Amino acid sequence: MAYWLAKSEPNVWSWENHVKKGVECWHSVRNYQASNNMKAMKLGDQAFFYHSNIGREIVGIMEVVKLYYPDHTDETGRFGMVDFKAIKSLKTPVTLAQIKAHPKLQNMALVRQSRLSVSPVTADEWAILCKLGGL
DNA sequence: GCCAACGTTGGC
DNA sequence: GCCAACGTTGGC
Repeated sequence: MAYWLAKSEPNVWSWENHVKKGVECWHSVRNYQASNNMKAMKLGDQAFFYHSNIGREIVGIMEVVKLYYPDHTDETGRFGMVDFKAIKSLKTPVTLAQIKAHPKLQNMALVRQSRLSVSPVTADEWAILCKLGGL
């Protein structure tokens, strides 16, 4: 199983929204690298939900429940999306500041490529982040 | 196919 | 609100 991280601005779509809805499509990604990362996702893969801009912290864990398919909001037909199911909230959110301060998390795309909205997470990074999140 | 201009993301 | 980083567009 692979691990990922997906960003959303909470004033547009928050973790609270996602928990309430249960399953939601991750639409409106307009970046090939991010879109390709979603294309590589498999059913059962897990992803962190990160609040960008406001909050700047990892708040929850989701699971891929539908494989990559065309994004209906993309008129050009170039980009796709997956469906994520909300699984659980972190007991304590893990902030970007904590991640930047942790020596083993420096290689995360979140740190090195701040504009990438969907990025891979290694198993080691996943374990560290879960622990920091109180899970 | 290069590159300047421009637009967007997201941290600060 | 500013700006750095970076992706995209379009003229040549």
